[in-house]
Amino acid sequence: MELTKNYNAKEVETRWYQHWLETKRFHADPDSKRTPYVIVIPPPNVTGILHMGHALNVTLQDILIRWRRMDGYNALWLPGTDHAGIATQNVVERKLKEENLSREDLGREAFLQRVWKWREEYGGTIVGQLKKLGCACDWDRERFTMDEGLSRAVVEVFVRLYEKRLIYKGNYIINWCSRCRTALSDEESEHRDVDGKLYHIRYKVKDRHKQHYLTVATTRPETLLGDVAVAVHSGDDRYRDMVGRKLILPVVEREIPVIADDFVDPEFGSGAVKVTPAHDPNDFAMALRHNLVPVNVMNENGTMNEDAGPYEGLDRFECRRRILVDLEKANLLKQVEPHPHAIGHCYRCDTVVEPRLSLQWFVKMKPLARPAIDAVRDGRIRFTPDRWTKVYLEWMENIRDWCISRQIWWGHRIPVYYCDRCDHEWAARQKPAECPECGSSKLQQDPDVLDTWFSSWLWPFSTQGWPENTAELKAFYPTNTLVTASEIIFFWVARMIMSGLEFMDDIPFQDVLIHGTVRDEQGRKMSKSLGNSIDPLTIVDKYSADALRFSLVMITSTGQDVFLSSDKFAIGRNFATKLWNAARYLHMQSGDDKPVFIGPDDGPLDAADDLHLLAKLHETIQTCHASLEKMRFNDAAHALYEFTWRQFCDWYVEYSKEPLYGDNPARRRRTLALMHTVFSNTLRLLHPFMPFVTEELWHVMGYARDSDSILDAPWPKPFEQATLKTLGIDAATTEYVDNRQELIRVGRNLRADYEVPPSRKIDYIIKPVNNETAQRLHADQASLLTHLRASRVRIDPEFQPDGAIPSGVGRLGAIYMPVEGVIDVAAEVAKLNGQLEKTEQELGRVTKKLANEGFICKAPANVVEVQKKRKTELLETVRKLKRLMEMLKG
RNA sequence: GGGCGAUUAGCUCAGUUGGUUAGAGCACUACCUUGACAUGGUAGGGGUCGGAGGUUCGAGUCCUCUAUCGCCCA
Repeated sequence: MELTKNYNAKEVETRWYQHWLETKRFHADPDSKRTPYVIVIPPPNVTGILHMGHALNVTLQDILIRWRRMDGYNALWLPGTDHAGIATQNVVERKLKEENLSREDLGREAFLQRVWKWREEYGGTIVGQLKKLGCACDWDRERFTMDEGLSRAVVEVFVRLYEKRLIYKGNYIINWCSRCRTALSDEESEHRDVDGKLYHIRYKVKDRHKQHYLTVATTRPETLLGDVAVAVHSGDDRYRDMVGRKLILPVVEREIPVIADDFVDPEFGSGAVKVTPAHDPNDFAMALRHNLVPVNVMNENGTMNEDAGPYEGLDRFECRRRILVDLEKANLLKQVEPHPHAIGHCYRCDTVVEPRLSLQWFVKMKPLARPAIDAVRDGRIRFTPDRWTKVYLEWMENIRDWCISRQIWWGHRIPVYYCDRCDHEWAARQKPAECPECGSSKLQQDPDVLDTWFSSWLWPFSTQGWPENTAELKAFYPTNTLVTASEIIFFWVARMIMSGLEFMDDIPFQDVLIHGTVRDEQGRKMSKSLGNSIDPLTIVDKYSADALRFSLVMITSTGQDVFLSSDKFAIGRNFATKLWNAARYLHMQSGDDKPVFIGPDDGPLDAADDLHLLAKLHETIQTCHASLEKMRFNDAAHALYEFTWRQFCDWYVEYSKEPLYGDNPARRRRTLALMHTVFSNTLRLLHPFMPFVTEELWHVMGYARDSDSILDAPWPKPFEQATLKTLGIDAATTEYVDNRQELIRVGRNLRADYEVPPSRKIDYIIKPVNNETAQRLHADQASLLTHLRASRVRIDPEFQPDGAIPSGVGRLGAIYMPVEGVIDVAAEVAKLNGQLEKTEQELGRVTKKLANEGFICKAPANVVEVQKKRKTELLETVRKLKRLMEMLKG
């Protein structure tokens, strides 16, 4: 078998994912003896389609899962979707509208059937898209928040909290979306700055003979129709004599009192504020303090109601325009000034949220928050990056009650029942047949449904069969890591911690990884309305899923937002190509022979390049593992990229051409074994990042012995100290090869300077710094020949040029390139002089440092040692450069 | 108003507890189709780390102030 010239990602990715599914590769057995490692997916919205945020989110989770699985854990990644009450209902209602139908036309039951049908048809979209990215989810355990099991958990939780009196019903100001016609929680109202205006309106003072007015400032003039008072600060001298007087409300001419309340900020506007308790939370609180009766002037759909008098029936914004005209006519509009301020928008439909007095269900959060605060404070739960801890604690310590009722139909219906006969109200796990108080069978269930997050907050255990005490819960709860974006810390993460502690009596997860938001090149959030999103599937199509994943990880540092443009994906694609071609080369060399590997028994190895490569592999394994432990994915990816491309391909593959094309069978065998050893390790390390190409190559290269997946291959471990010793890997050899690479660069540089084409083989002469180096270089002649593309490399400690020869200096010595023809002595001298200047500058710095007593005394010994060594090297380099220049000048 | 983050090469970003000559990718320049790879190779140019002050033997890294941009909360 031969590797195709081009890697066919599409075919490979489809084939392998299919195979993984068929062989149930991602399934986790609760009875396994291995240590569990569990992640629950942040359930994507069932109406959603995959965007780059998801792609980043699931890539990180997949890396963790595949890594842990290879490292011997019983890894479970539990997938699923949420029912997205408002969003899904919106989608289905929009469809109905095309048929000129409303949900009311259909009725509750029929409407819900339509939603379920829609879900069957389109709800799997995002799941299919996750599969395209290669997600190693345990699909047998896929859950949906409206599943029977999860619904039972929701009802159970509601009833428990209701019975503990942690759920209550009350009239409060909530966020109302007049388009979705439902209440929203505080978190679902997104504050955004708008260019609003501050309107200064005159309210006439009653019982004054002269025209006398009190001016109030407001951003929402239409709400004055619902004013029940005007408030001033009790210490405000300007208004002291006004308190207790009556004002005439403009336009509707209703009488309202002036009250004193220290909530009022005398500095803001005129210092007098209108009090509209049915339409503002602060005003509502004030009304409670002063026993004022709220007046609600709006309908559910955002139009004005009968209490709005002449404005009844108008949309709220139209009403605002009309009332401003009328105020102007009556000369009551004193001033209008620009006033940028933040106002709430519905997170599902972006409609301006209206604060509205309404009867809703709430969860009392303070008692639930306390243990959840402790769990983070005492480190049982850790946030990465750590700074989110503070954000979390801040929010939790000032937590407000959670409005959980929604006036929609799609969702978990509130399990509260009312008796028509005796008005008894109770919560029940099963739909009751009769009233427990009076026995009547005339019962009504509360019409509202629960906030979708009221099911999501149970996700880590409801997905595993809770409230039953299942084997899964025993094995897989608490979970290990939660990977999510900062946007839903309040929505979801905090609430899961609270519910876990309340209902499972244990934290839901140990680590919370908060990754950045994916933005466009200008730093804007990607959104459909801006049209700036990059569709991950388009990228998969064009660059491959592996490329998408690897590129995302390469450019995303822990917790930082990532600015994305589609050309970035070339990083991953090019890297995958490089890997493929390295494999092609290796495969071309060893054919279909069973690959042979290097073991400790093969040591000590004598080729410096072999030892060097193994040392670099050893380092890379260490870095990769440590970085993943710290969830620094980009560090791991960078280390692997650097190792694969620079160390393996650029240096070792080039080096290997001599032994592999040469005629020493023993050397050839050993070189192949070394390459297979390194390459098979590399594929394993890369697998969590690029699952498809690594799986394919694992098989093509013949590394898959008694398993059908690289996932069964053990995660590479750094070499033991003893192994390093047996193989002969030591720091001196590694440093020597690093320095030899430097010398080779100097030599190649000479070639470039004199425009000697790469195809032309030439001679070099190296004058090593000492005997030991001379011996090493002698032993490495072959390597030098290959890398320098030279016909001959003379190692001569005594070399004295008898004329001007292009030359350069490295740590190992001087290198000369004798070429026929005239050399440009002046240019040569200038070049060496440049290097000399730089070296002397550096030498000056080092010398100064070493002359500094403070440095010698206070800096750690090893740091001083490094500087001393450096000084010796620099002195040597300066000496050599000077000699070369003297010789050139003759 | 409070909090957080960012500011490093033309662009996008790394730089973990302060310690060699501040790195990468892209872009750029020159040369090269050589028996893995032009989605490539070799060599090269380019930054003193937003600004000011301070701590320290030593600061991109710590502290203070400040500017600009972004996010979250009120």
